[in-house]
Amino acid sequence: MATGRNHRPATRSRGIPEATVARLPLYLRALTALSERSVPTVSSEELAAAAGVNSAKLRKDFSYLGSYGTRGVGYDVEYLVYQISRELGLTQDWPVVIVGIGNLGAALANYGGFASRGFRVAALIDADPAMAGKPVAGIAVQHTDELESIISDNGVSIGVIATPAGAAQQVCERLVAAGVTSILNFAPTVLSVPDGVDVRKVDLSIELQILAFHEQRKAGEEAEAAASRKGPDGDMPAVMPA
Amino acid sequence: MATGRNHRPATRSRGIPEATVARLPLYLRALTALSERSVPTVSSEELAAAAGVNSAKLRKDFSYLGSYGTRGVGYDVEYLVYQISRELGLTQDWPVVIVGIGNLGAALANYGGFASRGFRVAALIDADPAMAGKPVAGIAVQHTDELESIISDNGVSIGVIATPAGAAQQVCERLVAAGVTSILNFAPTVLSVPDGVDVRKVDLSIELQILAFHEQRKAGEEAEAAASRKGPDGDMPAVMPA
DNA sequence: ATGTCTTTGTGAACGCGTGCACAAAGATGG
DNA sequence: CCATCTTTGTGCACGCGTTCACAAAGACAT
Ligand SMILES: NC(=O)c1ccc[n+]([C@@H]2O[C@H](COP(=O)([O-])OP(=O)(O)OC[C@H]3O[C@@H](n4cnc5c(N)ncnc54)[C@H](O)[C@@H]3O)[C@@H](O)[C@H]2O)c1
Ligand SMILES: NC(=O)c1ccc[n+]([C@@H]2O[C@H](COP(=O)([O-])OP(=O)(O)OC[C@H]3O[C@@H](n4cnc5c(N)ncnc54)[C@H](O)[C@@H]3O)[C@@H](O)[C@H]2O)c1
Repeated sequence: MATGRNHRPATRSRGIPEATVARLPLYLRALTALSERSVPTVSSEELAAAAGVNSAKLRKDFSYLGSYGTRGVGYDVEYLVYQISRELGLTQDWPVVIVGIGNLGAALANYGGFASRGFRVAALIDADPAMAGKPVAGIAVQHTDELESIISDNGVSIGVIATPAGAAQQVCERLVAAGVTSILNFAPTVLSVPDGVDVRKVDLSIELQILAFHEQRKAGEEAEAAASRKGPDGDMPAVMPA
Repeated sequence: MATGRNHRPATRSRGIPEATVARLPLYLRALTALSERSVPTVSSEELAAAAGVNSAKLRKDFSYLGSYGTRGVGYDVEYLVYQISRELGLTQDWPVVIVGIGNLGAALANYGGFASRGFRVAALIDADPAMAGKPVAGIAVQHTDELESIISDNGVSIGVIATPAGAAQQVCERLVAAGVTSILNFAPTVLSVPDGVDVRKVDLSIELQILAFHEQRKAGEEAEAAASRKGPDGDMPAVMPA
């Protein structure tokens, strides 16, 4: 019963670093765009620019997958798309359930980016009896009672939680008990899951707070720079216990 | 015109590591919950469990803020809430604009977690003329034409982009030109921004692909373990160039 | 006042991720 | 076939983040 971990330092599969895995989707997106424009090959420099990373980092990332480039030329776009897709497990279909079809859950259900890669919305689940049967994004919402049978019937291993925070842990436990081993959590809670279950969280509020921190720092630096133009004070009294 | 960076290795303010900043909101949330239950003090061990992190890490994080604990007792909850809020810049009000009021933008506008901390939705902006004037979450949507005046009139420094990917870079540039210096991007694109502008991205598709990778790895390990029970083969042919 | 017990704050070691810089590989042209 | 030029793949060094382990600090009882 490990507490929900952010990263998995232990889980290092065949030597592909976690940081690299997190960038592969970025490369894949850039490569897909190139593929649609029928670009045959791309250099690490170009692709890195498109993905917004350092080219050395990109080459090192690809080196973990194998030697798929040609020196003096670059990488074959189509081939690389295939290799990365395979590595990420996108050559197969992943049925996904979304639990909690409110504002956010409905938006997620309507999101086209789901189906574009191998992810298929297998079911929408909500606890509200009034929602049951109502179609959202062309799929009828099902009641929470059926959660277990939906998961096992469809072989679902990835679940998305978009319920209120208070319900998230309980929903999580039901998902895991039913066989889900990967969870994407939008509720602002720390989820506790057993070993072997992966949790990733998306937390709007945290992102905003991080931005606010840097925003404040920027404003502070400006003010400090302005102040030091008259009297160089070094730094201000950092702590003033009440 | 630096390419949109994920992290800022250069931007180290008064020595608070970026990784620590990213965890402060987590601590703050746990502390707020304790505060609501009128718990006066909390030990690093308890708080760390609530936030889902290692207690040594938590203590080190707090040590960057100053020595706010009492040995043998723990941390004063209220005081710590205040200190972290202050450090994150949440003691002031941050007006935020959301651009692109579609499925996702509307869900964000309706999200209560915004106002709960110092974030206030100052305006909702959309390019669709049919949306203009329509109330979403009690706020009338305004047309993109007014973007610049809205930003400057309200002193907005944080913008949220929820437009389709194709429009994101252009919207981003308008936001930055109008004075926004922090952007939260939901569109699946790499944004290019000038130095001094922070970008954070939330990308559902990437999160799912990372989960899929680990999911596949789990399945592969199982299969491998089963296979090695009959014949120890080491590893399978990794690369097979077409 | 003194001793005991709890818990913080941090020094130090370690591992991961990043980016530089360059040798090797291969394409291309003569 | 050789020379040149481009671009990959990676050895290496460095810095950040994490974790352990423990001394010091303070509470609390006697
Ligand atoms: N809306 C956003 O933009 C946004 C952003 C970030 C995070 N979040 C978080 O996402 C979650 C959902 O947000 P929302 O705005 O969609 O809320 P919402 O209230 O609109 O929707 C919640 C839905 O979950 C359902 N539900 C409640 N308990 C359930 C249970 N036990 N099992 C199944 N379904 C259950 C409700 O019936 C409701 O339909 C919240 O935790 C919120 O904090 C939302
Ligand atoms: N819906 C989701 O769950 C989800 C999840 C992840 C990412 N995203 C991304 O978020 C973005 C929005 O998704 P959505 O489902 O809300 O799409 P949507 O089509 O429902 O909404 C997009 C809105 O943006 C507006 N818009 C278009 N161009 C604009 C411009 N130049 N300026 C201002 N507004 C403009 C449109 O009028 C529309 O209202 C997309 O990039 C999508 O890929 C959505």
